[in-house]
Amino acid sequence: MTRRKMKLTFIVNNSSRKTTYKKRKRGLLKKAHEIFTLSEINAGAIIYSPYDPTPEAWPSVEGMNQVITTFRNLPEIDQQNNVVNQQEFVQQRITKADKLLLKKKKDNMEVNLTEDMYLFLRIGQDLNDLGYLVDQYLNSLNRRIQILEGGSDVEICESLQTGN
Amino acid sequence: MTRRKMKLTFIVNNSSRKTTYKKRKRGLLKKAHEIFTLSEINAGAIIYSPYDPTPEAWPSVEGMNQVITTFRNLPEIDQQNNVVNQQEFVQQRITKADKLLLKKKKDNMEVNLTEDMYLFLRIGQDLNDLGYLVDQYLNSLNRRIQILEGGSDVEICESLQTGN
DNA sequence: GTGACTATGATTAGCTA
DNA sequence: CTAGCTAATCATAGTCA
Repeated sequence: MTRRKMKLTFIVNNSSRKTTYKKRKRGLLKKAHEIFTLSEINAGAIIYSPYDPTPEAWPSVEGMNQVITTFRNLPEIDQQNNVVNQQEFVQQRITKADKLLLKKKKDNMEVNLTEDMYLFLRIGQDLNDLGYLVDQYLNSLNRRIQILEGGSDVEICESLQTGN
Repeated sequence: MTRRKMKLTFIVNNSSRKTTYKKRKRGLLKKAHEIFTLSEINAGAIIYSPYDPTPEAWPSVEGMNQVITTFRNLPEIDQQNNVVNQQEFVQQRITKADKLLLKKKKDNMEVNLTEDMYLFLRIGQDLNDLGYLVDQYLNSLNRRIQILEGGSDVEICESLQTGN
């Protein structure tokens, strides 16, 4: 004690490393919460550690639900252009998977929702990014199926349930 | 000064809010770097702020490439079970989109790579999550196309390029 | 706007129970 | 392991240049 001033290198001692990690994680998440409160940025953090069985994430469920709600309300703002239709498609697909997921792993809900958050954040932030291209790919698949079988796109959404 | 002890609420004043945000963001990223150095956790953070033209992210490109490399080497570790085949499929798909993306937006590479990082982290960490279900959905679409047209799955990957 | 300064509050390493 | 404690270091709000 009293002589702290530790060097900033990997802590070899296992128990020390875990203790330090847990203390500092607390501080880090607190800082993250503060900066979020003070300036209303849109942010997310996730920590995979060997000490926690589930990934630690910030923000927790409340902030995340806000992001999800915002995303889900997007299509209602502007129903006209193609970009919004893309969003609707993605939303529909994710909502579907989300329901199955929650049904499957009730005991691990917070983690899954947090992981979903990144998907929502990413899609909502910039439709010109990788996610957009993937969605275009999905749409191209859908179009091909529609052409091949001459059916409606309602069928496509249902295929998730029979997907495995 | 000297009487700090500010309240933890949204800072109304625009310039103050921006200054505080920038200062605290520095501190936050420093803390994140420290905890990462001390305990070698697997972590990522991303901040969307109205002040920065591009999202601020940690870790930066180096740490992220490490994660991506790790993920891309996964299929070589175990080629046998179905889970790995899922990974290969996802990897193939993402690599494809990634190339198109980098070709399209060279000036914004760091942001895109960071966004990709979360996708890799998420998929690599837990195949039983939402991403896995989405991939099953994709596979089900692929199977349907294969059944409908009796073709190979090579064609499917190419459809990304004609998707728009 | 940015950078430096500094008094003060906040964080935390090492310890104890 | 978990929860306090405290001394020491660190982060930063307000300020000035």
